[in-house]
Amino acid sequence: MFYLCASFFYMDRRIRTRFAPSPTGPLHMGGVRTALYAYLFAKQQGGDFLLRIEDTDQARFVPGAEDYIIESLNWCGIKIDEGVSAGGKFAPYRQSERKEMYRKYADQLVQNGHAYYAFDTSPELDAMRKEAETAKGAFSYDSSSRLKMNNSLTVSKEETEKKISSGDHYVIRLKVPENEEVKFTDIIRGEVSFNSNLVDDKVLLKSDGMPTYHLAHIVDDYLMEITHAIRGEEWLPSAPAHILIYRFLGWENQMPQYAHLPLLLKPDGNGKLSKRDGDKLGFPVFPLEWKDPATGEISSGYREKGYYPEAFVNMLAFLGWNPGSEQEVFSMDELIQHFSFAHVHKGGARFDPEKTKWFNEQWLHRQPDGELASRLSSSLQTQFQFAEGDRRLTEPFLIQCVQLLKIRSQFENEFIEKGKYLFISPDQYDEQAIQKKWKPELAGFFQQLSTNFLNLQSFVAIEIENCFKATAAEKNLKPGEVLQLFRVFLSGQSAGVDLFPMAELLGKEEVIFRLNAALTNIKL
RNA sequence: GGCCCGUUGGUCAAGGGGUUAAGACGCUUCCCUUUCACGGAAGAAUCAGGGGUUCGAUUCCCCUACGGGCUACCA
Repeated sequence: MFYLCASFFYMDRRIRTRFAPSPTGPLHMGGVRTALYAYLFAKQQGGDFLLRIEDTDQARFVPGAEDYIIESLNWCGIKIDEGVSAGGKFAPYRQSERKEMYRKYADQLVQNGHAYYAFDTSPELDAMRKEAETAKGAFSYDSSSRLKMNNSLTVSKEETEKKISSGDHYVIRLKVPENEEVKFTDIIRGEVSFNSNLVDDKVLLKSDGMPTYHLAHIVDDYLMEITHAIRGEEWLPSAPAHILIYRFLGWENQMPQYAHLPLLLKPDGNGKLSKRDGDKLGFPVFPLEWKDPATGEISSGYREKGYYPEAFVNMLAFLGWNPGSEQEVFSMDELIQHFSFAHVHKGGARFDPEKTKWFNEQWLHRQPDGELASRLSSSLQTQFQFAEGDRRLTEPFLIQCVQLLKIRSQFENEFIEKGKYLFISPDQYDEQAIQKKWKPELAGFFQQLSTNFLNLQSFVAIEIENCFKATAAEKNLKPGEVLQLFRVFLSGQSAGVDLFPMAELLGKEEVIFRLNAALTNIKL
């Protein structure tokens, strides 16, 4: 990818990327990935990552969405150098607060003949679209139709001025040249070319005085000195219009390089990953839980489901990118070091919830035992009312629990449920396992085992195991005949953590207690 | 419908003229093991189809199919 390298050299500008979401709801994981790639690239290049809020559509504004976006990025460990919530020398970073700046550039385009005023009303346009539809075609406001419309190209200058000064609603539209090849180089796709006849005269300034995305993002990217515009593939068809706007504004030399990222697709069926898939298929599509302020509907989030942000970010990075090596577990710092657009796949990536769990498991295994233990301690305290100084809340005890439990879990929040018997005596026993193995004459063995345990000097795993085997031999039993029962008596379950370390962890007193309790409680 | 972008196992994907076509998730089997896991070993499974170009195409070109996106005074 020579053009890529070359461009880095001729551009002596500081690398600046931005993430520019609309606050129209919770941030979708596809959006997080876009932000992530922009962040990784900026950091790798020693540049800046900015957050700009594109709130030019007042009708779709959702309260709380902006905070949600910021909190999500924060949770993921994507640090905002500049922008909403961080400030910076190009403030404000919220487009609604920059409203007045855009008009100037729209006017400039009109003055230079690259844009014009259009007075067509929405109902009129809708009618034309409907009409075209029934005539099996499609209406497009472009070089082929603009001269039949109600705009400053078809109305006299005086009339135009009169309409404007008398307060008629109008928009400013881009005047796309006829039959021209518009080419540009996308970082991911290489050279892309469009014929301008297929590009419509996009609205640049809406009748409420707000700019559309097309004008606003260009003005802001230019003023904020953005060098790389990284966005989803859904923008590819309007990219030629954006190239044209840069050209007409005389900014072509400062135009950022565009990178159009492949989309995230549904795990099953067709289409791009959407809000609805998540709860239908049982996985979150949002980083954090979101409660819709209008309907009260709750959408689940990765954070609340117990995913580590590291795992979420790791998984997201690999949806469309790969390091070219066999390493799969990457920290944010490693991602920053290894990320490259050259390794971004062009095709859309189907999202796989199973693999996401696997990433979490990997990150769980990497958590320091001490931290896991201290978090386990707090959840234990809220769930059970252990007294102050209870042995089960001490660090050595908890660290051993964590070591036994982490290798058989994918989520930290499974610990208590999976290892409940480590903390409290079983109140019921796996009946099937007992029925399979129990014989009345085994009662003697377990009584003897209790006695032998009682006399054991050092109650550690290896000694417990030896003692267990010796007792079995004493009673002419194979260990296999009684091991499973031993486990069930201690834990109530027929499967669980390593048995002898578990006995050590419980301690002599507790083991003997549970053994006796089992012998009296179980209806054998 | 039109335009644009894609297409390597079920999924994520490496590889960009000559390869036994990596690796991971998931699945199956075996080993370890009292169990469930972890770990280890093995296995099934892929170049969408058709034409070219070439001594030779998964790789380059064209067509078709399929998938996706866009086609708003939404982003």
